[in-house]
Amino acid sequence: MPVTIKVNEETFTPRQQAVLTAALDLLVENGDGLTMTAVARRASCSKETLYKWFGDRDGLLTATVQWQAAKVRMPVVDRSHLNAKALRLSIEQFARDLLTVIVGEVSVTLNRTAVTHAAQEKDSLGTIVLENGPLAIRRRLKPILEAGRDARLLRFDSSEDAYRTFFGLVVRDVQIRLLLGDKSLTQSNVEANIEADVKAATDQFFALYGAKANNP
Amino acid sequence: MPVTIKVNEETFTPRQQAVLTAALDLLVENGDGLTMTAVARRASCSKETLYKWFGDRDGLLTATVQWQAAKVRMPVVDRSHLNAKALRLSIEQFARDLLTVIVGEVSVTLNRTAVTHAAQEKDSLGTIVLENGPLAIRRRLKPILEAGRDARLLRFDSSEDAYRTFFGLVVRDVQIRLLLGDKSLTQSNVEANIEADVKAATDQFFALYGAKANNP
DNA sequence: TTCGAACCGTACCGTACGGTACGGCAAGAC
DNA sequence: GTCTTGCCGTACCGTACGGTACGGTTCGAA
Repeated sequence: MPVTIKVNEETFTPRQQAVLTAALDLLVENGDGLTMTAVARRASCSKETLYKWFGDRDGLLTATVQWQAAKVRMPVVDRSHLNAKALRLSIEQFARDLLTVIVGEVSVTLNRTAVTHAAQEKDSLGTIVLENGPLAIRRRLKPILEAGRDARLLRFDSSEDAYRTFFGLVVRDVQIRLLLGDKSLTQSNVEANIEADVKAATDQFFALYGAKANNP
Repeated sequence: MPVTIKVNEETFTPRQQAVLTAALDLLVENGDGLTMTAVARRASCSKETLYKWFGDRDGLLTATVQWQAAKVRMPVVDRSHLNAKALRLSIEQFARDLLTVIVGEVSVTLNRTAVTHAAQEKDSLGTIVLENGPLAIRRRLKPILEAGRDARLLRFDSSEDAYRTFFGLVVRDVQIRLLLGDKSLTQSNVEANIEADVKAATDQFFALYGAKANNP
């Protein structure tokens, strides 16, 4: 029996994962030109097998996106010693993770695929990407924010609003510009600025929500 | 000679605009299922005419996006009496315009189309959308911000950074969620919150960049 | 009235691609 | 050995759609 890796209630054999990797590679390099024939050739498998394993093209696409999206894992932040410095480092880490993921080529491809998919009354891919991208960050960040508030280090009424402001401060217009293929945003260009952007966003977030901020 | 309307160096006859309207309508209702046959049928014209006027499918798509995107016109803000209140109203107005545009069904469709297009090494649509969306706002907002700084009402080093922070504070995660087809964001739901979001974003922007803000 | 331009409607072609069928082969069961 | 299972490779089918061709109609100009 082959070793399987559990991914979101779905298991894939190594052979199947090789197929998914091939599909993802094709997706990344070739844009959305993902044809069943191309995947079969790249993965050295037959189309019949593809249909047997994944049902149809949409199933293969969904499996690929889901499998890849679930691989994005945020480091868990230590909640025990929550002093000001630790909180700030945690927030910074979240900003760094969020930016790093969003800027990555794979993420851009997945988001583009999901957006394209959503343009056809199919929101399944969008849900998956949303769930494993922004919402995953949110689920992990919110408790930190609330712990910060409990410790009188942060001030806000709604942790939801605080999270969304955080998202805006970090992401700004970078994601939409990447999705739209803005040529003035090269990969290396953006990556080089991540640290500075992370620091700026964190500073701004604390300026708005830090306990000493002068907003009510 | 028919009346023509000048749009970004391109002129379209009323008949051509009717065709573009049909194409846009199809785009909005039918997702990206924009076929030449469907446009021809909807606009009651022949495919031959479509190809004669727009060259190929991509030309029609480009013309449609460009024509519609150029219709987004931001109200010009009065720069003469720049006191604190006027500045705040201007910023609020920009936030309102930006949010209103981004939330609109047409904008979502256009952005999705451009993203899909960008997934195929074609960045022309992306450039158009970018140029007429965020960048148009930026071109108009930056002078206001700099005037505000000259009047000692705002503080910032880089107006570019200030603009991008503004964008983030206003848009947050709304656009990407709409593009991904997040069902928990209904049109009416978002529109109902625009005013509150505008106010919150403006407050936060002034908290960060207002002259009395305690950031360096 | 005749001519030509523009355009509609429709039929048509070629191709790309999703999906299916089938022959062959390797590996394990027995 | 033989049988079964699972898979590869390839050939094949049907259809949707981009793009072209062409006959017919309207309309303005001379």
